[in-house]
Formats: sequence, structure tokens, C-alpha cells
Amino acid sequence: MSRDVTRAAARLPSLPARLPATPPTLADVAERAGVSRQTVSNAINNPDLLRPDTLARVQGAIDELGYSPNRAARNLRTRSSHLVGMRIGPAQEGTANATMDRFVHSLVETTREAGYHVLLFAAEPDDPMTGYDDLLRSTAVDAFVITDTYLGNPQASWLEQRRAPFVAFGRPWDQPEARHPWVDVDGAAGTALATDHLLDKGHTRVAWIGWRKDSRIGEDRRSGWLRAMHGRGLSTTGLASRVEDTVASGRDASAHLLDEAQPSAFVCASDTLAVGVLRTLADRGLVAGRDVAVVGFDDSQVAPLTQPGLTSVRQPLEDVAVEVVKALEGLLGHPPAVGPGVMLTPTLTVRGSS
Amino acid sequence: MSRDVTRAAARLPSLPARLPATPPTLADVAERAGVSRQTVSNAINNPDLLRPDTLARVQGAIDELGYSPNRAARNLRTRSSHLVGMRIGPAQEGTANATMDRFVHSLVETTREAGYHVLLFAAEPDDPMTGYDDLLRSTAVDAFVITDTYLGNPQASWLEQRRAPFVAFGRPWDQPEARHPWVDVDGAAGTALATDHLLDKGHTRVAWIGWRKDSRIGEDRRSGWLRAMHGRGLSTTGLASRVEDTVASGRDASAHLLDEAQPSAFVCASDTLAVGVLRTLADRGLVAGRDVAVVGFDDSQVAPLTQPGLTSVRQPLEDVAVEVVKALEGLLGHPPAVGPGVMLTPTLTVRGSS
DNA sequence: TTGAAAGCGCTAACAG
DNA sequence: CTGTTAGCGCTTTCAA
Repeated sequence: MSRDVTRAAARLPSLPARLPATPPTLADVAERAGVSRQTVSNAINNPDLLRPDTLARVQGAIDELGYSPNRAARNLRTRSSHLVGMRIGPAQEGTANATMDRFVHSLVETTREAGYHVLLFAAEPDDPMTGYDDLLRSTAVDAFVITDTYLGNPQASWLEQRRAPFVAFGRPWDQPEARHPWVDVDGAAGTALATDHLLDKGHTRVAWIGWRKDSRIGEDRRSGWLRAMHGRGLSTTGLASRVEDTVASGRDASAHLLDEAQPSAFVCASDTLAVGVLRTLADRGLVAGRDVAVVGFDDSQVAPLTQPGLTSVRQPLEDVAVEVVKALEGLLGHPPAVGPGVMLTPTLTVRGSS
Repeated sequence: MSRDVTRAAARLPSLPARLPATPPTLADVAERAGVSRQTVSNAINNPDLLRPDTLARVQGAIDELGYSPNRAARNLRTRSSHLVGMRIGPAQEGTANATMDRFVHSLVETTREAGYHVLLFAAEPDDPMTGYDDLLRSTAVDAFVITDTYLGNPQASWLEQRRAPFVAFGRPWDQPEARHPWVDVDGAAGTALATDHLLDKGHTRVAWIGWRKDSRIGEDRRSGWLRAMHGRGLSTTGLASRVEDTVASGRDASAHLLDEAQPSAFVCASDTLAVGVLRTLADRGLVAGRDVAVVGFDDSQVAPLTQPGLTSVRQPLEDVAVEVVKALEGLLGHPPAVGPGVMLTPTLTVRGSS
């Protein structure tokens, strides 16, 4: 093989740590170990099939050469890439985005442990599905993780129709017929946790500031507050408000509620709204955590920075990632296994505001 | 070809939008269009070589079949994956992380336009280079983008020694001999911009609160403040402080500076420190923006949420991504072209605090 | 247990 | 301008 002459010549003068111009192949390892290529392949993929001494010799050659199987070749052969695609939206400022970023970190970490990598892609400006379509048809990824299952977007049903493997972070709100695996965080449980926390501290008039009614997630979070209040036989009349997710809205809403309903505590659908509440309290010379308690949602970057620190509901995104990867592994297993949806419970990060 | 019989049978009863069990190949398109496989390949990669009518026929077949070249096969053949690897650190809370997340978004967006995808990977807990090594040896990515070029980490020199194509977001602080392409944001220019902004407003005693001396980035940012002050012949004696990057440190440092040196404005190395300054002002009944001006750095999520809004230096991460991708394209071009480092200038987002 | 042969789907080189 | 041939590096039959 003249190729090997070239390769040997190319490798000789180089530093041990430097990668040769063209990486070693299965054949190189085989020659070095004095076995056939398939034996090397088996050493990697089915070590049990080899005699221990053969395995050791092959392993030695692999280490010496710094061999790692060529992905493209392996992908072509096995029809799988060990890549998981995930679309990320534009870098809009805001809490929702930050939550997704936190999730991406967890996902990358978890997929690594499962032998997968995460391929990020951006939405095409025009068609929301083109990115998925291309990756799917070119068999560039084995599966997708989708995240925004609300706002009635077409991803889930589109992928399902295509029989593309995917796991959703977010329950299929509007699709009871959906059969795909999903993982979600129980927002209602989170706000119930927050509300109970306040009730345990002796508050009886706990107000809610949430999002507009068309937000499924917002209504879900609101229901947890309602449930906790009613669970103790407390009235919620006049204690709720539905507004835009901005600081100004939270500020206005809390001012209004304080005037009209005299709550001693607020549970909010987001940290943004909670910051608005803190501002109202400051406006009025009230001390958060002493005079009025406040709890936010998402435990965002701002929560520890407010004065006092903002108590906030925290989504267990690390656990979400773990469950997503589990579902992914089931989906890509032989035979494919799709379990039921997984619902996780958030925790409460208690700080000075409550 | 018995395979085609199977395929046709499989495709017939399916919905047009549903992906056939096994995606169409070049051969399928070729047969459909009545040309050879090579012609289809040319239609995709070198359309100029085809006669217009042939091209149209092939294109038609491609569209009808929903054909997209198999990535693995193409990667194997061309020895390139059109994937760019980027390592992300653990999801620690904090501004630095948020900046990186913003950058990732921009990078994904920009690479998409260049026909690349971003492959994210996590650091192995033990060895910082294993992730790079594996991806490199398995030829899973064409190049890397590295981000933390400070803290004397080994990535840059390691990759350079391996002759692995990579672009750094961050100048090679400690390696004047480095020859790799890099893109960075001129922190000194940012703080100079901030300082000049304050000086233009009539301030003469502008204080600096920055990081400890071992931070290259911190010292760079500090130098911009120094330069701007000295540029107007103003003294900086007693006006600077170097502390940890925490709210508490910013609060303490600003309190101390106010007592000792009576500054009327603060420029900070981070938004975190600036939040600390705001807290001191609130403690003392001073109004930020009216009594004392404050400017932060990074224009993080908290900046618009503080009361009043925090003026902050903003890194042009979108532009960084564009330059990084440009450098990447040069690096991966034929022949590879490596240009000089690119230094970008930040902007100032002015809010109520100044 | 190990080895030989075949082929995944594509593109580069050349021949027509 | 189009078609033929070869082979990228790997894994999966099937034999030995």
C-alpha cells in the first residue's frame, strides 16, 4: 500500500501530540496490531467477541496511533449520526430565553454522557420548518429536541407526521392525540409551592399577578395559586391580575392590587413581574420580605440581584435534560420505546423577599 | 434494481409530506430524471456544468422526491462536515455566561447563513482537551470556535500545535507568538466610551470599580477609563478600586470611594458591580442618574431592570459572530487564508443611570 | 474467534 | 456537457 508509505513518512517527523495530516484509519490500526480491519472494528464495538490478548494488542495499537473512528464513515454505515438537533430562537432579551439557555447547557452536558452531541440550528426567517426538514432529509441528526410546544406551533405534529424521532420539552397542550414523548415542569405545582410557602408564613391574602389568558403556561401557573388558596379555604376574589410580562405591568398591577385588595403577599408568573412588584413596594416605602412578601418564577439572573433577594420558583432543568435524554435513548433504541410524558416538580429558591 | 421496487411501493401509499422510510438517494433522482448519478451531483454542486434543460429536469426530480444529499456520505467523501464545534462551560449563573449565550445565538444565526451548523459540546470534568481531541480525531467538525482565551488556558496553543482550524473569540493575551485568527471586543474602548460619555455630561471625578489585577480583561477595561480621564487632563488618584465581581463588593467599594474621594460618577467593569453601586446610592438616599451617575459593562439582562435603568457598555456580539464566521471561511477555504486579528468596538446603551 | 467481501451514498477524476 | 469508474472509512453479512 503506497498510501501507508506516505502516511508513515508524514508521521515520523511530527510531534507525538500533533495530529498527522490524515488521521489513522481502521486499516492502520489493523496493520499495526497484526489483525484484520474487522477485528479492530469488533474491538471497538463488540469487545466481548475478542480474545483478551487480541483485544489488548488492538487496544494498544489504537492508543499508540491515537485512533478514533471516522464519524462520517460510521454514520454512513450505521445510518445514525449521534447528533441531536435543537433549534434556538433569536437572541431576544428576556427571561424565557435565559431559561432556554440554561436548558441548553444541561442538555449538552447530559447528551455528552449518553454519547450524543447537540447540533444547534436557527429558524429560517420565512418557514419555521425548513431547518428541521433539511436536517431530517439529509439524515444529519438522529432526533430533535423541541422546546416551544405552546403557541400552537406546528413542530410537534409536523415531526410526528414525518415520523421523525423527537422529544418535547413542554407538554402537548393542545394536542391530546399526541403520542410523542415529552417532559415538562409542573408550573401549577411551582406556584402552589410558592403560595403554600407564603401561607405557612401566616399570609392569608396572597395575590396573583400573571399573564394574559391566552397563555397556556400562564393559566397553568395561575391554577397552582388558586388551588393552594382554595386548599386552605381562602378567598381569591379580587386578588388576581392578568397583564403583559413587563416590569411596568407588574408595577402597575401590584399598585392597583395593594389599593383595592390589601394583599400581604404576591406570587408572580415571572421574575420580571416580581421586579415590578418590588418597585411598587419601594415606591411606597414598603420593605419587601418584611411588610409584603414577593415570589417570582424562573429563578432568573436578576432574582439574586434584587434588594432584597427575590424568592423564586426554579425549574429543575438539569432533571428535564436527564429525562429528555432518557426519552431520546428510548426513541432511538431497538426496538424504539416511547414512554409516557414525564412531569417534573419545580423547587422554591427562598431569598429575602419572603 | 429490486430496491427501487420496494421504495416505490413504500412511497406510494404515503402522504406526500411524510418522509419515506428510507430517504431518496442520488440514484433515485438520477433514474427519475433519466440521467446518471454524476449529473445529479453536478446539478447540486456545479449547476453551471449542466445544460439548462437538463438542470431543470434534474431539479424537478429533486423537488418531486424531496431529495437532500445524505450528509454522512457527503462528509465521508469531501472530508468535511460543515460543522463548527464550540465548547460551552457549565451553566453557572452570572453575567459572563449570559454573554456567551448571547454569542452562541449570534453564532448559530451567522453560521447558518454560511452553510454551517454549530455542534455544542461540554467540557469533560477531568481533562479540558478531551472533548476537542475526540471531535478532531474523529473528524466530526471542520473547525472550532473557542471563547475563553484568558485564564491562560491551553486550548489555543493545543489546537494550534495540532494544526486544527479554529477561531478565537478573545485575543491571545499571553501569546504574542500566536498565529491563529481571532476576534475580540475592545474593552478599553468601551470603558473609554463610557467615561467620555460621563465627562461630556460635566463630570470630572469619575471613579473606577474593576476586578482584581490578575484579570487581563479587567485591566484592559480599566485602561480605557484611565486613558479617557488622562486624555482630559483629569487626575485619577484615589478614584480606582479593584474588587471581586459581586454585588456586595461593588456596594462596599462605592461606599468607600464616595467617602474618600467624592466621585460624581462610577464606571464599572461589570453590571454586577454597577448594581452594587446602585445599592449604595439607594442606601444613602442618592438618586442614580441625578445625584451620581453609574455605568456598567455587558448590558446584561439586569441592566434594563434596575431602577433607574443602568447605562452599560454593550459588546457587539452579532458583529463578533460575523467576523468569526468570516475568519472560519477563510480558514477552511482553498487555499486556507488566515487574516489578522479583528478588534471590534463596543457601544454604549444609555439609560437613566447616567 | 478471526478474516474476506460487499456496500452505505456521495463526489473527484477522467473518458466519451 | 454527460456517463463510467473508483473509493472515502466504516460495519455487516457470511465463511473459514
